[in-house]
Order: sequence, then structure tokens, then C-alpha cells
Amino acid sequence: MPMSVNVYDILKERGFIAQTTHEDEIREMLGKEPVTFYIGFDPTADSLHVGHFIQIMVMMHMQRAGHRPIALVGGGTAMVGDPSGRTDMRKMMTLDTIRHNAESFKKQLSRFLDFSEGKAIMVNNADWLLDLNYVEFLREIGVHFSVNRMLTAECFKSRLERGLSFLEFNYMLMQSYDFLMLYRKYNCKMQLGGDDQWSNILGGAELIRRVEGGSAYGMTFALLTTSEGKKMGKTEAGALWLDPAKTSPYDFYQYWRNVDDADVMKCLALLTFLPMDEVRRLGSLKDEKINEAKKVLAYEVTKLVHGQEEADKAKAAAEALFGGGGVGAEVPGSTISMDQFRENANIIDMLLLLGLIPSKGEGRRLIQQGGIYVNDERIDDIGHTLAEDDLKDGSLMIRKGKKVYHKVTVKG
RNA sequence: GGAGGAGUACCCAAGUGGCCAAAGGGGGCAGACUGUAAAUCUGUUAGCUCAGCUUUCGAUGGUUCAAAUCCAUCCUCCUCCA
Repeated sequence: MPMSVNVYDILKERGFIAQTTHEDEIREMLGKEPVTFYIGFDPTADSLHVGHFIQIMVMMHMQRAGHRPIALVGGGTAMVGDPSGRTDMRKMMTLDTIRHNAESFKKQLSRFLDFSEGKAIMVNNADWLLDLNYVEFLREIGVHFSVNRMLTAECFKSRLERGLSFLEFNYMLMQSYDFLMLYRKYNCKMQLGGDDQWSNILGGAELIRRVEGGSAYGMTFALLTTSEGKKMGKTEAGALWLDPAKTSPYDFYQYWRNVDDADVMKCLALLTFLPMDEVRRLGSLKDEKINEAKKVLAYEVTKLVHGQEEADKAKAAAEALFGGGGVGAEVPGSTISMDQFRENANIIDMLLLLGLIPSKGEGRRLIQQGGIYVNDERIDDIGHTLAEDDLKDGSLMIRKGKKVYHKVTVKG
């Protein structure tokens, strides 16, 4: 298999790599042969989010370079909960929830990777973890772990201050066991993951070396953080989901359109496939010009996640709304009936109906502070009533603050 | 199992009988300035039929004209000892 550019160098140049177990050996191995590797995703929610997307980008880069990804859905590990980087205990999830989430993960993952002809594999660790025999597991795997060493691991530090249950303490063993199983079954030699997974990955690589005497490697990737070190991809509504039903393509697009200047280059490198020369050019734009880079970023990421059609729509909507142009058809909004319109003609009732405000108090505040516009006219009376005259071609535009647009279409 | 300590709004955290819908900070939202950025400044941040009323300080019950504050029971968490 021809490999012109070593994928390790690509990942390195784009800023993915945080830590590796054996840098030189890994680079050499990736350069000369197809390698089977895996990344685990614990189904703790019913959709993947941007944090996962970084890992998916890595898998795509690796697959393009001829390597074989295994996407591991953590149906078994989710039963226990990874304590890494957490300050409090995870909520215990029911079996049904986990199953449902695992199914959603599978669906989403298959959009990004080519699973045909064994080019990628999807597994669920519930298949081997749930039926484990406790004593056997302790004897086969448990012997190889030193509690003393585990306690010094970075990922448990914060938890040792707040408390760590035995249940969660075992997470590392389970993940290590996963790696061993995949090594045995698929000759999986590498585990990749977010940097918070470093300890868990090391555990697995060492386990394989001890039990099988084989060579196993690990590599972690920078978590997506802002220049201030905060986790990226968080919105007021929670995470930035990949599921269009949970985060609309328009909102998704807007999130990237609005990233901090300082983060633009990093995001372009990590979240798009644009050539690095282009990334550097866009990232070095200054002042107002950097808006161009943000538009490219938003479009490219949205295209990868939601497809070209949705990306085009999101872009068109953004241009129509912010470019001062007319109101395009693809603007985010909702459709209500004429009865609903009449019954909720009071502006605050309408905002509530549309889900733009959580309570009427919030609505009054917004209006008093001048944050609500109807058809681009500021509303300054909390008793304002919408009239049918406000409708233009059966719709009207409500704006909350500077950026939240909502088109109301009235039918019937 | 024993001894102490803690649970306050989205988060952290003050408040130990009335002046408490509850200081302060963070976060959020809105306004000004801008580039749909950042920083800064201002306002706001329980609900409602909003100068009034209703429901909140782990839960339940009690004392009192009056409780986040006092008492009882329970739940949860932490620390030390075993």
C-alpha cells in the first residue's frame, strides 16, 4: 500500500498529538504498514458532540492513510463510568439508556468512516465485559495492576480529594482489558483518545506487553479548548451536538462563525481537511479580515458534519440575516397556525410559545433592556401586541439580542 | 461501628429569629463600543395577573406573631478513628 506522506506527520503538523508512548516507533510503524487502531466512545448521551468529533477526524485521517480504525462503543464501560477528569461521580445509567445511546452512536459514526469491506470495524465492549466472571477477571487482569501506581495517575488526583468509588476505580482495568481483547482479536496495536485518556491508554498498552509480550502503543490528542483553556463546544444549551435534531445545522454553523479570533487557526487545522498552507493563510488574517477565515471554518465543519446541502443552507441563512439582505427561506424558525398567532399576539406570549424565553419575567427584562425586535423594529413596550399587519407574506421575523433570529411563519 | 463537619438560587459562597427572594464572585442574558471576535463598561439573573402576590435555603414534622436561621426525625456527602 503506497503511503506518500506519513499520517503521523500530518497529525503532528495539524496539532492533534498531545502524548505518545513511543514517538519514533509509532511514526515508523504508521509509515510502513497498515495498522489497526481503536478509539473508544462511551455512550453517555444519545448523540456524539464536537469533543468526539476531534477523535473522528483523527480516525478519518488515519483511514485515508490506509490504516484500519476500530470504533469501540463503550456499552460496557458506560455501566461503570470513567472518573478521568471528573470531580464528581457520574450518574449511574440504566441498561436501556446505554443501549439506546450506543445505537445512536453507531449510526452517527457510520456517517464518517467507511465500514465497507472491513475497512473499519465497529465493536461494543458490552459484548465481552458484561459476561465477565469476577474472580477470573481479577486473576487474569487484576494481578497486573498496582494500586499504588494507579493512585499516582493524574486522572485520579482530583478524585482522591473528593472521593472515588471502587466502581469507578475499576474503569481503568476495564478499558485496559478492551485494548487487550482487540489486540487478540483484531491485532489492534494502537489505542488513541483524548488526552484525558492517557492513563487508561497506558494501562492497556502495558497490560498487553505483560500478558502477551506484544507491542502496543498509545497516542492522545489535545482536547478541544479555547485559547483561555476552557472546553470548547459548550453552549448555553449544553454541548454542541452532532445530531441535527439536538443542535441545528444553523446553530452549529453559527458556533464556528463566532469562535474567538485566537482559536480560528487551531480549529481549521483540527476540524477541516483544508491543506495546511491554506489553514495558515486564513489563520494569519488580522482584524476584520479574519471573518473570512471564520466563514470558511464554519462552512467546512458544517459540511463535514451535516453535509454540503445543510452547510449551504446554514451559510445562506447567515448571509441573509447578517448581510442585511432579504429574509431567505432557510432561516431558522417555526411555523404556527393563525389561531396560535391570534391567541399569542402579545409579544411576551409569542416569545414563550416560540421557546425564545424560558419565562415571562425573562421576556419583560429583554424588552425593557431593548433586546427584542420584530421585523427589525425594537419593541419597547412589554404589552406590545402583534397584528396581522406585521405579517409579510405570512411570516415575520423576531430577533432576540444581536444574533438570535427566529422566523415565524403563520399558516391557515 | 465510633467521633466530628457539611448540605443555601445555574455553579462557588455569605447569611445563625423579623430590615432575606437571600451579600459577594463566576457563569448566563440584554445594552453601549465593535468585526456576528476579544477586552471593557452598564443593566439584569425564582415564578406570576410585577410598586402586589405566590413558591424557594437537603427532606418531613414541630416551636414562634414571625424560621435559611431554633427543636425532632430522616436522607446525602466529607474528614478522622476502627
